[in-house]
Amino acid sequence: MSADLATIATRPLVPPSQPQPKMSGELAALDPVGVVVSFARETTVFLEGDPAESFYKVVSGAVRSCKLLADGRRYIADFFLPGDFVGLGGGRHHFTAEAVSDTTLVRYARRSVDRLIGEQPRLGKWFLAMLSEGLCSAQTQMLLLGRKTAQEKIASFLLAMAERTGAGVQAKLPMTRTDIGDYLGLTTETVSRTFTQLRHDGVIALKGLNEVRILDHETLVELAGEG
Amino acid sequence: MSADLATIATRPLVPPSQPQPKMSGELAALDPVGVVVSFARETTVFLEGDPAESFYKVVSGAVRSCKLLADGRRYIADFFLPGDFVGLGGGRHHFTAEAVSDTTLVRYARRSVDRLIGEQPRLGKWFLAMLSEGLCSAQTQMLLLGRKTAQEKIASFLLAMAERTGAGVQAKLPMTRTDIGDYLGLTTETVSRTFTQLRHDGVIALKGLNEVRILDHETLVELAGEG
DNA sequence: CGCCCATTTGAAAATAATCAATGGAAGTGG
DNA sequence: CCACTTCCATTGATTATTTTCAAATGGGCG
Repeated sequence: MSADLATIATRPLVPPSQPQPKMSGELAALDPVGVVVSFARETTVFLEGDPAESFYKVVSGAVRSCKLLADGRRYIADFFLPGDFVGLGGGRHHFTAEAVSDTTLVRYARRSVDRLIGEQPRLGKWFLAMLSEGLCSAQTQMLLLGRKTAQEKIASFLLAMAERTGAGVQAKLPMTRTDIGDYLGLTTETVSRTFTQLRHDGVIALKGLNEVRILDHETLVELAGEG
Repeated sequence: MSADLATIATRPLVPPSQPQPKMSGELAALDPVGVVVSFARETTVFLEGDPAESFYKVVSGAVRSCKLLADGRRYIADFFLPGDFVGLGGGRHHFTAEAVSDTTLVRYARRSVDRLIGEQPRLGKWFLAMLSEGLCSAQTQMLLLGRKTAQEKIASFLLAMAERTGAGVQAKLPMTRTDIGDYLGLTTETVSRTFTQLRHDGVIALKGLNEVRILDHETLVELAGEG
């Protein structure tokens, strides 16, 4: 039963355009141990410090991973969209994962997967590749956080989201402005102001609150400042 | 020949106090494929984009990994001290690695190690653990970059360096103030000013430019703001 | 229709960056 | 051995970006 659902679940209706390690063969092996689970908006998938007994693949919706400081300041390490994996990495979870919107996930029990890795070395390599990719994007994000201006951060974010959710020309933003701020190391107000400015400059257009059309891709790339 | 040197090299004179995955058995298997190499201060170990044909272990000295923006702004993703591994992660290197001071490393050819992983599954797990740990510290650093004040950044940095280089009571700083700034997302001036302030407050004392004694550990932990 | 919540906008304040100059230690060469 | 050079760190004054505090707008939903 769960096997059937999981098999369906690993072929998301919205294919991720984010570059990923090729996963055809290796991932098929994961299907039989996956279980579909659902989380309502703003609920917790797992907590920082929990033993990492499972990891998850996003089927629909979105998940954020976050860390808190003592006084409540929050940092969002990443957003996970359909096709992305959350909670890889062993031992204990080193961040809290929460559903940004109503979300469906496939849960994989680590114990079962560890056994599979023993049988299929390629699956182990796939894990290495996934972690390696995560490390790479973490470092790109650190460069952004440490050295980019507010405008450069927003431009980079919009370009990345457009790449992941809208074929590069349109970005869906399932998260709030506060979430975006916590992801980019800015306040809600600064996020909002920067959006407004880009809109006035004719670089982007808002379609409602949660969708952005990129009108001038070239300028946005320049503003992102990566050279 | 190279095997002997590598065997010596993997038992650094200064043992790292940084928490690491237990490495006794797995790492012994690496020794025979390691070659000792040296780099002068401020020279390049490998460049961002280079095919990742090797990774390295620091024997003595220090290495920094960095990324650049188009206009020259720099971000240092990490410092690597004796006992640390640089350049794990497959495909291509996603950052440039440079020697902070005169440095001795052990180079491991990835091809040889891939073969070893095939024979010894535990080595594969060790790789996963190392990458997972790297991801965890990257996320901690992102929280610091995105949400901490200059003083909190410096306090956190000094505590971490003291843990790694001086049993928690004393921190050796082989890098320049500019390096520290590029690591914490600050300017040289702000780093210097914050050091001065902590010194005036009696929290730390400088022994020369490259060594810091922690006088009031408790206060420094509070200033680091992790709760 | 009206409430609620997120977003937007505005004004003031603060943190850190920038610009500029001085100080000091290490290393070089006479 | 000393003077000179160079590089790095420190200090000061000013500027600017972003945050903070506060209020208003607006969209979605019951």
